Amino acid sequence: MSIEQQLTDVIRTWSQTFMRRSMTDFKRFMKETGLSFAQINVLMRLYHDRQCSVSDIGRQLGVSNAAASQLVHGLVKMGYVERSEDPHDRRVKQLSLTDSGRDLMEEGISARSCWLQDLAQALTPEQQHMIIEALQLLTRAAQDTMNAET
Amino acid sequence: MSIEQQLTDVIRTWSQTFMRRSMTDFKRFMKETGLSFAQINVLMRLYHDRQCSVSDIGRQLGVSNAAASQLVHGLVKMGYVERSEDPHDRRVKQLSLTDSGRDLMEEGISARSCWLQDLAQALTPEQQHMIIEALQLLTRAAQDTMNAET
DNA sequence: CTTGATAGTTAAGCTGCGTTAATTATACAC
DNA sequence: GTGTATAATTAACGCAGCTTAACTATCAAG
Repeated sequence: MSIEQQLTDVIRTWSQTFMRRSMTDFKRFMKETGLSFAQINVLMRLYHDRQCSVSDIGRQLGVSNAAASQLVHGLVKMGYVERSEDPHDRRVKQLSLTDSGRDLMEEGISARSCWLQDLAQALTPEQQHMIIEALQLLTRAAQDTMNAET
Repeated sequence: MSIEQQLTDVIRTWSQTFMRRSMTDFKRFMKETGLSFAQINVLMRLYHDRQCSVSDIGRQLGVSNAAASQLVHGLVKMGYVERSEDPHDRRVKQLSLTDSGRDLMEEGISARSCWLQDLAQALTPEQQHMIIEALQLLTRAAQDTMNAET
């Protein structure tokens, strides 16, 4: 087996382990907040990108603008998202998280990383350093290849 | 920032990058096969575990047995899953993938790891070795802590 | 053999998300 | 200014998946 093959296998295996574990916590978060998968997806996107338009949301989720608009509507009603006019183009609505929305996401993130803390403590400092370096490398490479494609 | 904190952050960042990229391919796979997220989830579970009962499916997905049964029913009708009686307890139906179901999953997996191949090739062999070792370590530790909890 | 628990299925109904089509407001080219 | 394209919204409707409740078959304990 080539080393490239070996690497992709290892990445896949880790991802499956990670996701399997994360799914449980994610489900619980959904139950607790009453939010759907799609809604959390939108909030996460806004949490990372600070601002984007309704069409951006639709594009990222791979759904129509109408669907994105409805999704956003719900989140605005719940007080997690706010709309404001884009000064450069008054047709587009800039979306952003409210304080309440940001708090919610941070809560969700920390809830889902509890088990990662446990995981970290099961490793020696040397192992942790190595893994940090490895994942930074991997993340950077992934971002580069993604940017290269566009 | 503590090293544990640093490690969990790095893991989160990588996961986000990975998922963001995988989402696109996953969406395409769903469109192509006409399968839903839940259905693929069931198939994946069966792909890895070879066999399980209807209740197992429900438990893993966090839904009622009725819902799991309906989900399975659809997959059986499509020819991806087959039911057989458990010889030890005739109440339970052992589920397993058909050849066609197995082929489908393998196809999906290789489609989703194309970009990982590109990613691998952007790294030097030394880097790849390091990452392989790191992820193996991480995966093993995660599986250990998960088993310890139960 | 009876009783109670468990596995799975089916039916009926609800909800949420998606779609298309129509509508409004704005931008931009000519 | 007129005409066309784009951003967002809304309405109407369909579909998938979930739930509860009722039912069947099987197991296991007494």
